[in-house]
Amino acid sequence: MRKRAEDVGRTRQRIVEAAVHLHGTAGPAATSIAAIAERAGVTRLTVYRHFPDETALFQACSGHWLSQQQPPRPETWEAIGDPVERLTAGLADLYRFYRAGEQMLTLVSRDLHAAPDAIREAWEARNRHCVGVLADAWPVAGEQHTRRAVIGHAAAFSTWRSLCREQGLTDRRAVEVMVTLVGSVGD
Amino acid sequence: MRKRAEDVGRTRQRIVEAAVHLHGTAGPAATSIAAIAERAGVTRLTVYRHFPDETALFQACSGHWLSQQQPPRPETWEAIGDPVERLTAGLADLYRFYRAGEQMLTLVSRDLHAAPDAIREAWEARNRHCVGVLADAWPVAGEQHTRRAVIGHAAAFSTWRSLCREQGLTDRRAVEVMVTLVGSVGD
DNA sequence: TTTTCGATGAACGCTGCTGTTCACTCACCT
DNA sequence: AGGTGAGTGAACAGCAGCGTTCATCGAAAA
Repeated sequence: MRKRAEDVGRTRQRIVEAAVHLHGTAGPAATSIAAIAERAGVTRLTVYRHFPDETALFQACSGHWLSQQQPPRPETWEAIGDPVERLTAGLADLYRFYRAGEQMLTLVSRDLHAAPDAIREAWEARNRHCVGVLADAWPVAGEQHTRRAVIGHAAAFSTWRSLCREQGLTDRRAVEVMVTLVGSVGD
Repeated sequence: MRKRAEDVGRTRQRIVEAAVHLHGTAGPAATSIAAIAERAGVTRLTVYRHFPDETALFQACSGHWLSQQQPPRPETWEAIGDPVERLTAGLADLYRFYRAGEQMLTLVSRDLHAAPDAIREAWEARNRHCVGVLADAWPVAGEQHTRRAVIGHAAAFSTWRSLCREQGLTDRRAVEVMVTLVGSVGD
């Protein structure tokens, strides 16, 4: 039953790809099951069979989308001891990821309030982890709280969007600016 | 025909208040005419009569809401000559406004993509004006572009939200941080 | 060859929103 | 006293989405 399973997988794949495309163009909130089915060349019923609930579909989508991105690699940053260097490398990695996935990230973050809890939590956990790695390189001194807050701000997608999309900075410049900011906290 | 007009005005007012309340709790995108009418103790038809299209209603809402807020006063900032002082005063004024109107601003900005053009443009124009006033105090030197970008970022509602809501800074601290950031640009 | 099962297509009932019509009431204004 | 018109209540037609059921097709697996 090899080919059988492959066919099933292919159908499932087409559905996921259709959903990812719509999530990245109309936004998750405006993506109906009917639209996904139509784009996948499949019946609504088939979609329901593969993904009983919205959460399952959403998870499959983010998995598939991430698999064709180059997500940020906090593990890599950890190897860097110097806090400023680590921060620079981390923000550069994050901003590169943000820019490459801008459309999807914009729409998903915009509709995040309506997304299943599991998705929202995963998003936030990922963020927290990155911030943790970037913040832990700094010596425990003085303005710890403010520094962590500013690092959290610098690492946020909304910050990249504001600086590079709305204000027109390059990723490089935005990283410099944010690193300077963090460095100037607690003086 | 005095009392007659007053009655009409009162009905209109009740509708606007209902709409404002719903916009500030469920968000504009999730606010239906039916819900507004119900909350105003009025028929859907009456709502349609007072506000033929969504834009009219939306404008009345933002007018009414703003009238019971204390909006930022860029005119006041302009009197301050020193760029750092002006920026400090301006951001403090903005962040105070953002905090007081947090709920509404959060939901409206979240749903801004689905709002009538007139609304979105008014929002952006208001923003641009504030940024202009804050940026024009600085001498025309070196990193002009970056400085303006950073000021634009500092003045954005999303920035306040990130720093003070998500990262837990006080308004005061956030202002300090952002002023420091702008000051450190172009060194 | 027969069984199995993924996928189909068509239908159903439900919810909720939109915008519009009509006849009607009742309080205010003239 | 009578006209005006804001507001009512009920109904209509339309759209879009949801989730589910059923009989059926067709091709891979046994």
